[in-house]
Amino acid sequence: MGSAERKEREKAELKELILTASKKILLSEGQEGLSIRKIAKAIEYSPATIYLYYTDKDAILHELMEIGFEMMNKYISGAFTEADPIKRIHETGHAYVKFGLENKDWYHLMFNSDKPMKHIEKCKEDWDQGMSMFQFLVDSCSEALNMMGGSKLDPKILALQLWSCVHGLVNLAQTERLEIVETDQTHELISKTLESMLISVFHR
Amino acid sequence: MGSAERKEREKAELKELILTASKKILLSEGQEGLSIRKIAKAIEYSPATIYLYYTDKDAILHELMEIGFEMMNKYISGAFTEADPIKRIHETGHAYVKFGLENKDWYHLMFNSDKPMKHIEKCKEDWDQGMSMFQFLVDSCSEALNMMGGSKLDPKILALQLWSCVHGLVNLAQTERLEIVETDQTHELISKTLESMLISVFHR
DNA sequence: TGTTTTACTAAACAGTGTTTAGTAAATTTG
DNA sequence: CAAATTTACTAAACACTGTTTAGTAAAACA
Repeated sequence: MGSAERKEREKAELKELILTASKKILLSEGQEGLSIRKIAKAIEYSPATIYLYYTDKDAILHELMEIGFEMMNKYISGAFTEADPIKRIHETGHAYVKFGLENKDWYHLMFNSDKPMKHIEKCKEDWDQGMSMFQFLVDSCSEALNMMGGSKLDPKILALQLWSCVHGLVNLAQTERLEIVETDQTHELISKTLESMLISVFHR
Repeated sequence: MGSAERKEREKAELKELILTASKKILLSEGQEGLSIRKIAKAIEYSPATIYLYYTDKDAILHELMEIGFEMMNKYISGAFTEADPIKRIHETGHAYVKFGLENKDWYHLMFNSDKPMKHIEKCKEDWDQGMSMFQFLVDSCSEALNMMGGSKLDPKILALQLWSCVHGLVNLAQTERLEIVETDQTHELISKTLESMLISVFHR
């Protein structure tokens, strides 16, 4: 009778084992190196077994994406407590970029790949971590606009403007496009551009 | 004697044939659907033959990238003649985004993929079309800053700020991330954000 | 003990990029 | 013109990829 619960626990354990193995491979070999067969070898099961625990490779990537959002939260959470909305946006932006540069493969999973997105018909429900992060930015923008007074700017559009900029910067850096702007100056370029962006929006 | 030239011409013709076939497949089936075997079938040669004309698949992708830049030029060239630098930047931005949205696979090849980049050790020499496009933006920014007078902003940084924003927007749109900001409003969001960006930088 | 369910896997399918060895035809040479 | 050589090409294989199917042991239940 009680064995049913044990079974379920074991099943959850193997599912977790698959995930931690995937995580390890993603870290050591990147998204390109993450294959079902490699995961299978790492956990010492056959490739087919993985399909008894995850419907797809995409399903695994989707779980990794969620882990990625938790990782990102650790970078950004420091900004949550900042009272001044503009300073808060500053901190968030820098943390966002830092995360993107230090966790290329995770960033890709979260913001570039449409693979784990294909896994999302429900879209909004399943990208809720990303959505609430964006909402946090919208709220901060709203606060900042109120503070600056009398602005007819849409906080949503402003948030999207900021997001696009940092997203673009991270992508350009990751694909080495910033090298053509100025060689070996990626970090410098990013912080300067981010600063320029925030000044042109908030005038300080 | 003269047959040597004919031979060379035929060799160039087949090389061109491979490229046009690749182009067709990229258009109809996207980057995912573009495989060596499919190209071979399209031109009615064996897969191995392709490697007598291109060292790599990456080499083909690189050629397609260059075609992409020529396509993009047609979108942007309209802005070249605009005398007012700010208006010119406006037009360029809109054309850039339009190209990105209408030519997803090409855009990806040009600005996201590091595959044809791997093919570039010389980097700067081989991405020269992209580089001169960026230089055009830098020059326009420089002009605009001079016109506005007494700005201590770096035109290079300003250009990068604008590029990041449009690049980010195109990517977010292509990966359906804008759907989470507002459903079925992608185009509207983009033009509003682009406009907001330009206003916050040039105050009009 | 016998039956049923569960957990797992070997092997295959349909792809991918790429390399190697071998062949048939065109060209050059004696 | 015939023989030797070069050129142009390909079949087949290698090492991968994600995924499915059919079949097998072992565990659980009756």
